[in-house]
Amino acid sequence: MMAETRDRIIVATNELFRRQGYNGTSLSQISEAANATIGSIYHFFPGGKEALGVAVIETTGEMFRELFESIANEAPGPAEAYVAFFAGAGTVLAESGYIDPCPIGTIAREVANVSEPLRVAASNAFASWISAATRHLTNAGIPTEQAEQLAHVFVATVEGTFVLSRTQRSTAPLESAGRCVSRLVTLAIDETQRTPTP
Amino acid sequence: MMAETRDRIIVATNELFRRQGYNGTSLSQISEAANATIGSIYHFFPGGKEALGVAVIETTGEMFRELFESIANEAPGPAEAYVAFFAGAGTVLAESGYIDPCPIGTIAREVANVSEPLRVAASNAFASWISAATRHLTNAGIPTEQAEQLAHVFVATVEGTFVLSRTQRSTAPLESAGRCVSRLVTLAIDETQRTPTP
DNA sequence: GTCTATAATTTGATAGAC
DNA sequence: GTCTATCAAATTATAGAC
Repeated sequence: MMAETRDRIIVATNELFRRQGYNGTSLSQISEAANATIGSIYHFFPGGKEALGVAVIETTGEMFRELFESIANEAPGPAEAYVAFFAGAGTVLAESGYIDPCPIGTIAREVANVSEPLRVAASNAFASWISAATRHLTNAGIPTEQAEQLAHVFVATVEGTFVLSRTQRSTAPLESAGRCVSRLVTLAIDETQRTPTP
Repeated sequence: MMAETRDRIIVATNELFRRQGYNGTSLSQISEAANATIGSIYHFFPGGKEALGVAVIETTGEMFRELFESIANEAPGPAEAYVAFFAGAGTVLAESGYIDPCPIGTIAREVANVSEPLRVAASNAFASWISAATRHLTNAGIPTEQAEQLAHVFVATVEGTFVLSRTQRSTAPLESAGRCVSRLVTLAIDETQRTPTP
């Protein structure tokens, strides 16, 4: 069965934004890729391109948060989760021909000083990832403040390795990042166990 | 004395790209901001917007590499260099009203699958930063392979924290990154000293 | 909900006088 | 080297029939 029009529009837009960015993608391209007329796009997104961008950011943000949580649940230990996450990203990146795995960071950099609705949507998406990672790390026994720090670095490193790996057409940065973030988590857990809460 | 026209064009374009991205910036805007006619732009950059983008990436890439090297030279120790670098970036970011400190990552994400000249220019810029950081870390005694890994993570974290800090309008991610990268460097040096080369 | 037609503007780029 | 004028094409967005 054919997907609902609204979903087709969001999926097609997501992929085009990942390939060409926000300003590099036109509504006519979206219309063609989604097999929906421009009239349909404005029917579902009366706010036009900007509202469509917000919807893409929100759905992608949720998707990545769920992906992280599912990987974290399946990993044998807290530190291993991060190796697995970056390894998975590397596979996806290479298989897709080095298309950006995530449209959020690209849109954010393009419009953070131009469109407040898009900036806020991106900020909320990042915040939800940071919360999920912080929760994961505090559950592993790491004190809140340090867990938040590591969560920030994790999310930043994800976005950073996406640019770097994609630009250099190499998964090496992703693998390095997996190892390093994992090492930081292990270190934090070790420290916690050596100095238990009074 | 008024700066040379070519320089004015590059400087103005750099700032516009940092604020609005590559595709979000038009030649007419550049013309106005640089106080140069469109004819002048095409006189200095016969390759048009794409050639101008390559020039912006190359000059910015060099500038950041020199900045890193100067901070690394002045820092009291290898690990401190990274804290200082991220702290400096935080100050610049906040003072500029959270304009992107670096146009390279934004352009790269927008066009990595669309313009090969721009992708290659960005890749070269990142590679020069990675080389500089690797040199810095091997000089501190860290084995080459591990130094390269850390250099990858450093550059990725720089680009990643730029997106995150800018989107969230907070310097917290930059500070966390400075501490974490610094910790990784300290750890690597300690390990090296515990297990000296045979 | 979907379609076609179109408005109003802007885009990157070129030509040729000065 | 710089200027004005201009090109063809594409852009977001809207209107109104179906």
